[in-house]
Amino acid sequence: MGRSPCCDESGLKKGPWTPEEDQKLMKYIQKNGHGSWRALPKLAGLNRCGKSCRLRWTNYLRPDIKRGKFSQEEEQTILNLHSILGNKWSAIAGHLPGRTDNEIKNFWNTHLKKKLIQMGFDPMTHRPRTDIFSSLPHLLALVNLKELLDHGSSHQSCWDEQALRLQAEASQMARLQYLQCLLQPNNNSFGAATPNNLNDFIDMETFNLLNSLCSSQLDIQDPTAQYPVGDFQPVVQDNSVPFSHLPDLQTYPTPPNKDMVNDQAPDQFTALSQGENSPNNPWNIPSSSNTTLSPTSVAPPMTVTETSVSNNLGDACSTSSYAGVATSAWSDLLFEDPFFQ
DNA sequence: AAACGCCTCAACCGCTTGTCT
DNA sequence: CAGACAAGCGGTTGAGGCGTT
Repeated sequence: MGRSPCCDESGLKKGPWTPEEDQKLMKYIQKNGHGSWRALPKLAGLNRCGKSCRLRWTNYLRPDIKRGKFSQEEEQTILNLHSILGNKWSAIAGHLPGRTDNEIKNFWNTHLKKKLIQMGFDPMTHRPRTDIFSSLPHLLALVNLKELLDHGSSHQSCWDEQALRLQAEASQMARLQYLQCLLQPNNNSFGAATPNNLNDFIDMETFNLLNSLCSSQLDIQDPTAQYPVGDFQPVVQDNSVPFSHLPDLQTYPTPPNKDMVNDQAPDQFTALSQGENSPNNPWNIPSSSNTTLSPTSVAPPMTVTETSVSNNLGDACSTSSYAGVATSAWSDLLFEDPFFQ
């Protein structure tokens, strides 16, 4: 495959666009369409390469571009889609009308990625990190605690608050680690939903997504749940969602997987094309006519039942509702947890 | 007020993919 | 089938804005 000549041909302007250049480009495209990007600069009277013109148009001048801050719903959609698609910015942008891939990529790199890291999640896998750096926030909290102790009893209320926070975090960390252990592909205690013995039904990507979703769910705390790790007790926060209020697992189909083929899992992809709030689209992923899901492999809808999930998660998730909590779990983690504001 | 550091995001770079000859 | 070209895509860069010292 040959490579297109780069824009570094001598004489062509680079760098920020001037309002005059913008005007020229807009007028030309509105009148003639962009046609061949390579030919466009000459025809439009611009001393730029075609690539630069295309980028300026698609990322900035296009009339349907939405400007301003990302809404909470958009953030949530990006997180959900990123857990499925990874760094496929254009595919993600296809589900966010008016947003460009570049904008989403920047937003991810400057905001969402940092948030996940801060929370101890691997931004690429959306799973809790197990390396030493993931413990850093907690180590820092311990340092703060020691400082408080050093300051003596005049900071008693502050100390109490800090201790409660640490207890809550420790409890959550323990449960995260426990569930992650259960979800390890080689751990048979989660027999019903590992790729090893479900590989006829579910591919690795779907497994990772489920893993991510299940980890997320841990922040929604069930006051009645019994946790198997030590003496840690769940600390119910004001923003916790009672499990009884969550939808039943059976009402939710398999999370959408980019490798699924329409005719193998029609409901999921009908849902994507129907858009948010569709009864078939519980993940609330906005629709797009631009994004195509590549039919490279086939993964029929997974048949994880409430029973199989609750049996295998055992006490860690003592009630039902598994996949359906994905979006609410993320929003709780990212937008309501005072630790990460 | 100046210097500094951090953050954001528009723009670029280079690779990949798709299409045409 | 191979090569050339066009367009798309994701990673990276750097100018400018902003807050802090």
